[in-house]
Amino acid sequence: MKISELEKRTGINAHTLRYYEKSGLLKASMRSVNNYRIYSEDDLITALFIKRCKECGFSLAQTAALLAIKHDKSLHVCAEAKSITESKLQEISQQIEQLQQMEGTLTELQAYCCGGQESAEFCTIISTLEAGK
Amino acid sequence: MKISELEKRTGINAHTLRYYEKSGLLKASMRSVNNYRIYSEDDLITALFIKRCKECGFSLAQTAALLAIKHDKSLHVCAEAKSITESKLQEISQQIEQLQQMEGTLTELQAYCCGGQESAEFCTIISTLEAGK
DNA sequence: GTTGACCTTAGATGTAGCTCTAAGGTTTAT
DNA sequence: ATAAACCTTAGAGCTACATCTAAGGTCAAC
Ligand SMILES: [Zn+2]
Ligand SMILES: [Zn+2]
Ligand SMILES: [Zn+2]
Ligand SMILES: [Zn+2]
Repeated sequence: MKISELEKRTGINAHTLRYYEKSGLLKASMRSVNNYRIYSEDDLITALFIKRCKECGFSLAQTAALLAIKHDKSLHVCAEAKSITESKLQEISQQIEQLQQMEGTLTELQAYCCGGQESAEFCTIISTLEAGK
Repeated sequence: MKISELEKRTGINAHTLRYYEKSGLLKASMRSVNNYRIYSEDDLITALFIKRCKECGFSLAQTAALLAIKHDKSLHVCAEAKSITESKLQEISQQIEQLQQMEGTLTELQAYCCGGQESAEFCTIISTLEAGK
């Protein structure tokens, strides 16, 4: 299939697919006589693999590492795959923690603000940001 | 105080302080005869306000809006401040939700992976990413 | 009187992951 | 035959927020 069909079947933008090729993630397995990229069914599977990696939050570098394992499973061990997912999990839980902290601060910040049309002179949002803690 | 002292007292990099000035967030209230930036105590308060906004996750544009309210409270109303915090809160809870989804997927992904030195041929992490759902 | 710490500016660079443009060649349908 | 829809490349642009560089001016201490 040509690039636009792969785009349709994966939902990945053709520009992005070319970018993935340049990044070493997904190379079309053939070229037509006109130099068009021709993707195989295996390429489609790889593209979907990449998409799922993205949905899990993996960076392109991590995705590349996972792809390398996928492409040559016998040369790799479980520990490699698990260390990638574990570091990602750790990163994610850190981010969640940070966001929850922000959420708490913000909720507190606006808890006593009326949110109405009255002057902001006594707005707790502003005064709390001013005062700090 | 000069820029390096403000840097010390706020923990905000001097480059960043200049950047904030260029972005319209924080202008030194004076210049010395040598054209050095001279910051007042009020400027210090503003810098700390900016820092707290950053800790809450506000973008520079949102921070600028909050600063405008702070600087002229009587011209603004609570509704303005609250709409900023509310949109930020919504954004944050969306991000948290997304991250928790990833966290769940990743946890499931690696639940059955031994993580050991055996071949990745039957690694559930890789096979789950391949299979999708 | 020179070394080193400080200050200025404009503008370049970095991050990550795309997204788009320009300029041109090819294919398909009417 | 010609228009629309596809394809190619190299490289620019985008976001958000800094961070750094180059080239130069100023200041205080020993
Ligand atoms: Zn109010
Ligand atoms: Zn209020
Ligand atoms: Zn295993
Ligand atoms: Zn495994």
